[in-house]
Amino acid sequence: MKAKITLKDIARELEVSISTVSKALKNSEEISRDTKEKVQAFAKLYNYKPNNIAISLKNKRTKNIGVVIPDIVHHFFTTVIRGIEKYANARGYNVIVCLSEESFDKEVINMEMLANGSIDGFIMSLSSETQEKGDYNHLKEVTEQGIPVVLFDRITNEIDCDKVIIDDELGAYMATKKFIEQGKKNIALITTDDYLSVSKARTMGYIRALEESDLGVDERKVLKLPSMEMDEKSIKKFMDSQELDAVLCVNEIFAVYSMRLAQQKGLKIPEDISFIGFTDGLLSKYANPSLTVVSQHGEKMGEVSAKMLIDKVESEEEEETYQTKILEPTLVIRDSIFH
Amino acid sequence: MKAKITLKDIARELEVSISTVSKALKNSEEISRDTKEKVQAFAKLYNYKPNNIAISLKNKRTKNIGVVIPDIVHHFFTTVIRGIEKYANARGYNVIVCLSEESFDKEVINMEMLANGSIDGFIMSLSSETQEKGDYNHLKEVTEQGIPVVLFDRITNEIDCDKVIIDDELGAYMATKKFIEQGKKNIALITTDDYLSVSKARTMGYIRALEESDLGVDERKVLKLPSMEMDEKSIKKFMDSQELDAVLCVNEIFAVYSMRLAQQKGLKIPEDISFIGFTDGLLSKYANPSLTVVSQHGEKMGEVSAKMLIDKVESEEEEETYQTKILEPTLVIRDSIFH
DNA sequence: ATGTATCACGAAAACGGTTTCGTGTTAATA
DNA sequence: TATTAACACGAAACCGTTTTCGTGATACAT
Repeated sequence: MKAKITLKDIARELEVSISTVSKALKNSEEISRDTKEKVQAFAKLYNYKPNNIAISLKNKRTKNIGVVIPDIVHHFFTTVIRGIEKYANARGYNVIVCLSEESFDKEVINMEMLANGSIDGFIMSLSSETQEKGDYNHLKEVTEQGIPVVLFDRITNEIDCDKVIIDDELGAYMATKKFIEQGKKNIALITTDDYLSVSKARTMGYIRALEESDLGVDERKVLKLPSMEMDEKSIKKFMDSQELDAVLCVNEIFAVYSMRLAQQKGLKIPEDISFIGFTDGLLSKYANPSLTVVSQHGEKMGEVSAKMLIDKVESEEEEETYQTKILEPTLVIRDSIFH
Repeated sequence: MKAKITLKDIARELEVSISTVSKALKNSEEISRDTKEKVQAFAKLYNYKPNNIAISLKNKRTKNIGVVIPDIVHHFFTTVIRGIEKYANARGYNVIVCLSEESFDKEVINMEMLANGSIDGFIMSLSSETQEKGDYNHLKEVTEQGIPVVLFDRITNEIDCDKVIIDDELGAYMATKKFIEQGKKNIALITTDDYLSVSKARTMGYIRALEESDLGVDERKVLKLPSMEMDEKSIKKFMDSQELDAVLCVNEIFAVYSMRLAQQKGLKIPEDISFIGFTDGLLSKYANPSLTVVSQHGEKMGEVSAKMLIDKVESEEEEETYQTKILEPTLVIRDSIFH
């Protein structure tokens, strides 16, 4: 086991000072060609690599970014992480992932763990419990300390920071309008309670599209589940209780599950009933029939978030100007609606 | 913006030494009750939290663990990360996630980035390119430096370290045997080239089950794709070229896709043809029909890996004994085979 | 009064780097 | 020959902790 070599080791071995070694490795003008070559050769031979922790302590920069998200098993968050990771890595940053599991307490603990020097900034999406409580003091604390934060997807207006979202209202509007154009009359929405910022926006888009048409909104056609968790019973009950010819779902799982319920009733998709979901995951692609979705461009979102965060981290200025980037959703047409 | 407060700040403010503050906050016996109370009150008031980086430098422990995996969008890896994160978090560790994207070079770069003090140990699954090349020098370097490594799922015997796998051979054996028991005669296998350790083991299990029966192995019934990437054309060609009544797939995507192909040909599942896949993801659960799978227990795998790693990191002893934990796969029966 | 514990605290080194500033040596200039 | 500038390097501070060791003050026993 050959332990890591330090500047001190090189200095001792070569009988020069630590400062000389440090400068020589940085190709400083101050050091003679001779010494530099000697030091560099020695360093290469023993595979010297500077200790990241020491550098972090000195620079007060860790080159780590903290990502706090509710869940990682959901396809959307996974793609966001991938976007963040790719971009951050390209700029020399590492990504520390923490899961809040939709819990307020875990979110707070995770942030506190990271906020004490472990990271240069946060990228996060709020847990449902946090959005439900409306308590954002942990975010305030962090931003007040001067740690940059980028909020994506599940955001709040109570915190001044950079934000990245897709236009959820528009996405739902587009989807609903599509149904209407295709002659659907009884268009349902399966979503969650309004405390989730995204669900609220999507519900608004759905309502706007219906109000613009002759159809109007029928409250019985809207199912609001308490959370993003699967709730087979409620969906089944909802689907059985009325005649529908189109269903917009706030995620792909709800959509695929309700498609199956429709199929079990002998309905044909998309002739008798059409479906659109949110999130362009594997499920949508390989469902039978394949599911038309509003794509949230998770990877792009991650990339944009990471760029905003790192730019802020590396900017010298203390300007406190924050922006909200709104990405355009796109409809990915598949076999669950008419082409 | 109130910046973080340090020991030095407290010491200056209270006109004591830094050492006194440090000890007082740790409730040291050395410090008088009076002073301790004063210091602790002040620290609480100004929300003092020790700087993680400084502590890491001192202790030579970061409380970070590095996870290097080929991909994060695959459900299996996602669940493993979740298992790691949950366990690690409970023991006060953070998880730094790096994606190799199946690339050898990225794997090497990621490991080098982290190996210079950023983490206390690695948990990783090899990229396909690495397994194909058979070049494990980056792993050797790391282990020689005394950094603990736990390899999971995609492992190699060339490196001495702790390992966690499921018994892939057994999983494939169980699945194939199930087909045989249900009277299937023409059992196909859709897998990848043998350089992937898991694929090789699964192929062996498939072969063993067939050889134990009267059926025997027919090489034309085995499709070896170059990678885990979806290759619709090859699968379609394979499925069209022969009469099959059962298909075992090395992942759930291949399985769901080939199920669809069968359905398009008018075959009934499971009567005419049955399917079993590996990986118990959303896709399997919500496919139509739902897919029977060999569950790899990703979350458990992550948990076990994290436990092994952290135990090793925190153990004082220098004992160089490594173990390989083999988890039992289980068959999750769903509608793609007879119940 | 002297010696010795005990107490309460501070100085300083250490972790592994970076960086500023000072200094001895050499060479060029007046 | 004396002065000065350039060169090449080292000392030391610093980042924020922890921890060992030393020490002055008080209290106690002799």
